[in-house]
Amino acid sequence: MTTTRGRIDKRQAILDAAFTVFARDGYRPASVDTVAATAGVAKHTIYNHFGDKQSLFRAAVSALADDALTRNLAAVESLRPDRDPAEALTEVGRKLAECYCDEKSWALRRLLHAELASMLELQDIVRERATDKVNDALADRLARLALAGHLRITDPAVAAEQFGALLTAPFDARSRLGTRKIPAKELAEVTQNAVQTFLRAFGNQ
Amino acid sequence: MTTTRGRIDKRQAILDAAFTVFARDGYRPASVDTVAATAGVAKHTIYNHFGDKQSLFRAAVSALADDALTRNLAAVESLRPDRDPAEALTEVGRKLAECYCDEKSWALRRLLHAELASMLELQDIVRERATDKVNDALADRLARLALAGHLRITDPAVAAEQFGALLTAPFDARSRLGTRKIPAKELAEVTQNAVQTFLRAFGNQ
DNA sequence: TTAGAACTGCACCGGTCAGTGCATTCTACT
DNA sequence: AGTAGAATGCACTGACCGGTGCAGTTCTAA
Repeated sequence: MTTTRGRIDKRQAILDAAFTVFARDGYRPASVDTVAATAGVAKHTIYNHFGDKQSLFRAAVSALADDALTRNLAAVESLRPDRDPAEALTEVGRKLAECYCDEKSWALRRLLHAELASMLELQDIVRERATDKVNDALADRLARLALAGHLRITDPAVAAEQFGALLTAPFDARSRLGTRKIPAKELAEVTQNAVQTFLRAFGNQ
Repeated sequence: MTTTRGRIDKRQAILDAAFTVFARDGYRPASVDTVAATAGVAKHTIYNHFGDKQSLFRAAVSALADDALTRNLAAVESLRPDRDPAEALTEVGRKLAECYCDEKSWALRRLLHAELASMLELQDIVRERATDKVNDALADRLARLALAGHLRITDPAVAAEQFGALLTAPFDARSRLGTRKIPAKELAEVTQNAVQTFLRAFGNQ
């Protein structure tokens, strides 16, 4: 059907394999040969598609970041301003926590951390394409909650930032940067604590 | 005087150079030759002192972590329970922020993030030797503030974790993992926001 | 002054890896 | 059937780097 069917399949297979291998071994130690073997593809094919190792890395990371963005946005946008704020925040907190603690999300953040020196633009790309958008979306929702009389918020952007902080920082600390998987019970506990503190600070009674 | 004077000097010079080079280039790309050149030392001397590249890395990171620990502890222990809580928290927040946003602190966290896969024990070492101790110390101080009637806290450990979260997570986001230096004004703003929210949640009136 | 330890400079080995060249095979479209 | 573009397999180069060996030098302690 599609004239480039085979090509696209290969391209996707390469991207998947690339992220897997880079995430497991790190950028430098990961060899293009390994990526090729994992993708079931000749090394030449990789160079045909992506030019060199760095471009391959960029493409793989960008793809994952886009993926993460859509999942995070979906989580935030499930926050309905007409519901009970405690319940609503707990649910969105739980969903965001799930996104944040996903295996691939950890890997993505690790890679960005590790390689930011060598590819500074990548930082900016991912941040403005994912992190900032999620924060903005969350700020919007919180503003609507405030407008509905459920929250006392002066600056929605700050509130969003802090809600995120109360969620993510404890996960960073407790999961040892993603190497220890957080048990469901602890995950719920952190989320609970975050929502509780957030509502004590910004709730309406 | 000291019989090993020259040795100790070399050792320290090597550790300093090692951290500098590792922080700049990353563990893998950094070559032992570069470290030797930066330290003004023969490559052999490095191998005499540290055995191999990995041990050198571990030693350099551990040294920095110890350093960071003492500075963080000093910041926390300046929190006096007899003062006005808003003022006291702002000051300790400012000091902690300064520690956290120090150039070397960013580099240390980057290296830990990047190399955690290859050296898992390092994670645990640094975390239990620094992060956890700082959190415990902060929890202690917050408990005393609560006891003095200045805070309404049920679990001091959670409160400490969340105070840290409100500080560090915004810095992570805003400084792009340490590549952009945060202007003093913004630094004060984040600290202010953190203290304000913390007190809205846990303050006594 | 002397013995011994630490340090230096240099050359070398072995291994890894990004990227290329080439001849061949496969696949899709006409 | 035929052709062009994509994919393959393989061999190869050029570079880098961790680690070692060795011969010579400097420093220190007695």
